[in-house]
Amino acid sequence: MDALAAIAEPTRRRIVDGLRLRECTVSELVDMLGMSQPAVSKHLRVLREAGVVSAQTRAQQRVYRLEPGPFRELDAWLAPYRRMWTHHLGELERHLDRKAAGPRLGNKAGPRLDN
Amino acid sequence: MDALAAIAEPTRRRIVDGLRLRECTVSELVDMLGMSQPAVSKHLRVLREAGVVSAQTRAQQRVYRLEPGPFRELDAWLAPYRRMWTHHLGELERHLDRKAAGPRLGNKAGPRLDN
DNA sequence: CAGTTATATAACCGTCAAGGCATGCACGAG
DNA sequence: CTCGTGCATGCCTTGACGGTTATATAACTG
Repeated sequence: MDALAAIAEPTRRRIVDGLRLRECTVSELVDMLGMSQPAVSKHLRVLREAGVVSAQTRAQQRVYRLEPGPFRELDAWLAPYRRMWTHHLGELERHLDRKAAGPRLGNKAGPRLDN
Repeated sequence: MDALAAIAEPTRRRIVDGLRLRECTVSELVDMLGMSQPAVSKHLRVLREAGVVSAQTRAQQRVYRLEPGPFRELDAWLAPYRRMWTHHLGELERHLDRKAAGPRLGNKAGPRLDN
């Protein structure tokens, strides 16, 4: 699933979010992103090679649209993690309960571990 | 959703996948990944600051576990994209269809103008 | 106390990627 | 055929990131 790395990039996620509703040409995306056209084309190349988008040549323009495959993969990868919040939480629930009730014994004033 | 960038990294995804079933100490993760301990600790720091994992100090060990929040966010972000394959899946994706019994049907012979 | 275990942090390095500009290429218009 | 448009590619710089070794911090052990 290299598509995840492609989508993780902020600019590319903006592109993907922009393509969610309607397909776009490169110029439209350049307009939407406020970046140089080569930069956008390079991001589109990354997304293309990751299978996230596909391009259709129309006149001198390239119309880009989303491909569902990577999203399905991501959804499938995410599926087992859904148990964390949909099914009875079990162990996690106990963990949260402990955190809400009081800190663990024996380890107060621990080092800053954030979160 | 900075957690996506955190999860996108291959090593960190291995950590996350490893933590999916059972919580682990740093040493266990080092063992599982075959990397140096500082490298693992840095990845865990990134995951911690992204809210993907949380740590609990137990004796001299830190027990890491997954935090459901980012996964729920990712699920929520992914939700609108689900229309791409739950709704009329027609154009480009029948070969990946999971509920179609027979993979027959004529090929659409779409122009592969990418890759 | 000293010593060991478990983990975090610091300093450093090589690599890689994102952004810019300039250019090449394909296509349609004239 | 020539020009303009729309997009891709090549080159370059810079900043971020993953990995390592060495060191600091914290807690248990004797």
